[in-house]
Amino acid sequence: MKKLSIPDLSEKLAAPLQAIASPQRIAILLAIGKGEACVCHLEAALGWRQAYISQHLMALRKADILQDRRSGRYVYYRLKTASYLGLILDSAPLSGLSAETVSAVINTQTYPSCECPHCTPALISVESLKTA
Amino acid sequence: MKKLSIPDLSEKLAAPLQAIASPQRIAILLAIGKGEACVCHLEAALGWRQAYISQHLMALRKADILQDRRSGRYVYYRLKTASYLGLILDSAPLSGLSAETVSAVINTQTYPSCECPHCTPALISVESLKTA
DNA sequence: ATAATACATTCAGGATTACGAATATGAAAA
DNA sequence: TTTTCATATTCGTAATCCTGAATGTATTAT
Repeated sequence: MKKLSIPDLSEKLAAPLQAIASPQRIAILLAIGKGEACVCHLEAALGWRQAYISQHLMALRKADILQDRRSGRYVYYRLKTASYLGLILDSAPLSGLSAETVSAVINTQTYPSCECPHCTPALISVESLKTA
Repeated sequence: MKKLSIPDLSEKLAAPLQAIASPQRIAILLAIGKGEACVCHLEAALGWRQAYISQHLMALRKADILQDRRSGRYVYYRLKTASYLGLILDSAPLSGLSAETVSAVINTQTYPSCECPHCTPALISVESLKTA
């Protein structure tokens, strides 16, 4: 086990940090949190256009941070590991924020303007009653 | 104390991460470590040109991560807080590295090719004997 | 004062990234 | 099958970042 040079090590270390070092991608990770979220949910939570969100989701998928799961016409995204959320929480004090302030906004709400089965489960219940 | 929106929070959270999310700046932080380092030391440790290093040092100063101290013709840099080193160590597992692998390279060596008083303290002793 | 040393800054180019607009795909509803 | 809805992708341009070259500044040596 040989010792790596600082530049070599730093090259590897930078990759995950670069992947999340953007307000947009951090926002997406917080909005997804420990659960799952579809794109329409993120639109409601973040107030951005759909195509814009998809572009950042694509980046996070390429960085192997998110995984997606299709269900009907919805696509649900989830973190492959919660470590990235932990890292964001750890970094909060560096921007003068408490970890609690940040964790308070992580994936808590459902959005009425989002009508996916996760946000308004009543809608599926009605549908599923018809087939039952 | 009102609750911030996710985009607002993320804007603040991204700043420190963006400041260090670069192989070059991480390398500099590791090379400085918990101690002090002059630019010539960093040249030896990283193998980069002086002007290049100074540019990144300038960025880290602007981001309020480093502070500098002049002593004679040398300028010594030091981290304003060790938190950034901690964050880098925390992020190590995300790039498949152990925290030990990283901490093993932090600010340990002195470089014979660097002749600043910190790296080769013998040189000052000789000089200071003349004035004593 | 002149030169040398350690470091900082500016400038310019190429490369990369951000982001809006437009369009494409894939699943389900009609 | 046509349409609609949720999401993905491509494209173009503007902005930003990287990095080398050149030069400037502060301090010590001669």
